[in-house]
Amino acid sequence: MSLATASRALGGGRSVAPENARKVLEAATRLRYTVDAAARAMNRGSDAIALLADDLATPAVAAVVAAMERRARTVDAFVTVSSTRGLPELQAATIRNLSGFRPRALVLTSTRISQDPSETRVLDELLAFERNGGRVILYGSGSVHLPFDAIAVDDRGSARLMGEHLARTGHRRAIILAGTRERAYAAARTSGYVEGLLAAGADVQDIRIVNCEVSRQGGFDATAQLIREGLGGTDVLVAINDTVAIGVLSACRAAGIDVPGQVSVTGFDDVPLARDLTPRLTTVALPFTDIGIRAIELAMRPRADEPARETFRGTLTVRDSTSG
Amino acid sequence: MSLATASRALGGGRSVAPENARKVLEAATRLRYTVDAAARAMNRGSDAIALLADDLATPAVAAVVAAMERRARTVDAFVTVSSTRGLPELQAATIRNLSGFRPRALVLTSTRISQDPSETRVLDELLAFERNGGRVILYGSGSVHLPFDAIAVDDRGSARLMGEHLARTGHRRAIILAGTRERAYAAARTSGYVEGLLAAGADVQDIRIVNCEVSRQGGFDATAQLIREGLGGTDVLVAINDTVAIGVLSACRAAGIDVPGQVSVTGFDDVPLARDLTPRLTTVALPFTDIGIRAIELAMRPRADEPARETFRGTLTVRDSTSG
DNA sequence: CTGAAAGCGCTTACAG
DNA sequence: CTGAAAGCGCTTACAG
Repeated sequence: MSLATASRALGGGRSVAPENARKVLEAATRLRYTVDAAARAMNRGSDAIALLADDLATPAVAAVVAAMERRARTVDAFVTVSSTRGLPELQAATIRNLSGFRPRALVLTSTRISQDPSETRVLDELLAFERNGGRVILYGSGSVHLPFDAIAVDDRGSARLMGEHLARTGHRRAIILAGTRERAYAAARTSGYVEGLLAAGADVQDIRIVNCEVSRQGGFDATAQLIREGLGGTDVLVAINDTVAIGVLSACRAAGIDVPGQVSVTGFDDVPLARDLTPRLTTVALPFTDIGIRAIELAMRPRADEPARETFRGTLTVRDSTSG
Repeated sequence: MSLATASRALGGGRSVAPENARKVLEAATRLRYTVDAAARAMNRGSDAIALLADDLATPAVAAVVAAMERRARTVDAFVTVSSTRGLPELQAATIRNLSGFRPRALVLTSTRISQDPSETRVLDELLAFERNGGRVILYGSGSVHLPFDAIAVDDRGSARLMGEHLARTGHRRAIILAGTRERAYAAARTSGYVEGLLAAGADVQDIRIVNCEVSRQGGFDATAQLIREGLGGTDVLVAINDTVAIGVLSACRAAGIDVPGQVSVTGFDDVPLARDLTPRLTTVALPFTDIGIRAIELAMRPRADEPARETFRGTLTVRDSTSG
């Protein structure tokens, strides 16, 4: 038996006589032999799937990564993660570094990929990677106009669900803690909230939108300020995501305002912490597990003519932070 | 000029005529050429430094990773992260996968590496990796008996600082939410708390140790239970880490117990969230940034005869969750 | 289904 | 300091 057959038995989907295949595999495990990843990568690419994220520390990213890892093991791949702080230069450099290892796919999740001239390098690297046979999957809003497979969340439609629910349960006067305009998802969620509220009978004049930093502190500060000004007859504080909602909750608590007795509070994402809060947070649950699984599936599938476009919608998750 | 000189100019620290070197570099940037990582890895190893962690989502790991990444860019290396859920089998498989890419170093952070027979495979893989020229750095307690560079935290000494401070500020009756015994760091911190408390005048009979799951929920449940039983004259609830402390705080809040008016609460780690809590959490700050930087430095340094042993101590950080 | 051979893109003794 | 050459450990047309 030759080196070639052994190689085929171990790696290729090529046909090998069953008996030979068995022998090879048996010998391999006996000798604790594993194919050298670098050498293999040089010829046919590696089994790695690399995820680039702005920040690894966010609960949403963590959830997606966990799902990806579980799924990857199932298909003989493994995932590796890098963080790029959302800086285009760092993203481009990282893509290039990683490309050298010929991962099967690169999955990017960032709010920053765009056709903005300063980010043209990121695009170039991605395109080059794909030209060399790699797959690229984008996750997140704002990526749909790019020529890559994309997984998106229907932020607007999902937020609408929350808006409708709130209006239907008697919440009329709403203040939306809307984050910052630069984040595409923030704008989409805000629109969705408003649409839903209006669709279920709220009056546009009773809806107020206030920007804030997208962080616990941002939610806290904005809410503290609102409380100082007087909440008036506000029925609900609608946060752009759970992290902001956590800040909102703290600010209410600090000011002695009962939630949901005096005012309701809602989030978006359904991070693990959401159900541990007091009161447990009413929110829109995003299917992070499904998203992670889907990312791996797209990564394993050969490139199609048309890029895939998948959209996930969140589900309304009513808990204790809202009245009605 | 030959291929060899070009290779040397680009990669090796080998001597190349300055003029030739300049030409090569110039041409490389003009052509946007980068050395193929897989091919280079085959010969001399790659510039990757791989971190394996039980869980990427914990604030402590996130802080260390961020510091590692920043530092790595400074020395022409880059960091890649994998999570292994603390499962020895997954750890071993991941080490093997990653080894194939010949990273410069593997840094492991886990509470689970031990000489426990079931984890012998992990050890074998690590040893094999090192034999092939890679560096391995262990971060976390319980790794000091292994033949690798190790970065440890002086959990006991750091916790002692907190114990002393508490006793000195009049806290006599303490309940320690001690996590679970299996985690080495938990036992060490508990001992440190007790030592410090005693050293500064507390009475051993006034100290109570209760185990709990190491999570927000664990802290919450244990505290809720304690409150049900009656806190009596308890002066302080000493949590094994910030995450547990967050649960303690919620439970107090839910029960209408004022912190620090009726009882003080402390944590350990100083995760970013700690200073955002209400009240801001008194805790022991661990130098995650220094730890991350050190990990990279050890990774870049050639293997020495004796493994390096570095220990970091936390610093007492008094905020608003303690009286006195 | 299988072997001999070429080649993947680099690096590094070796001899100069 | 530099070139020619061998080699890193695999994979894959190609011919059978």
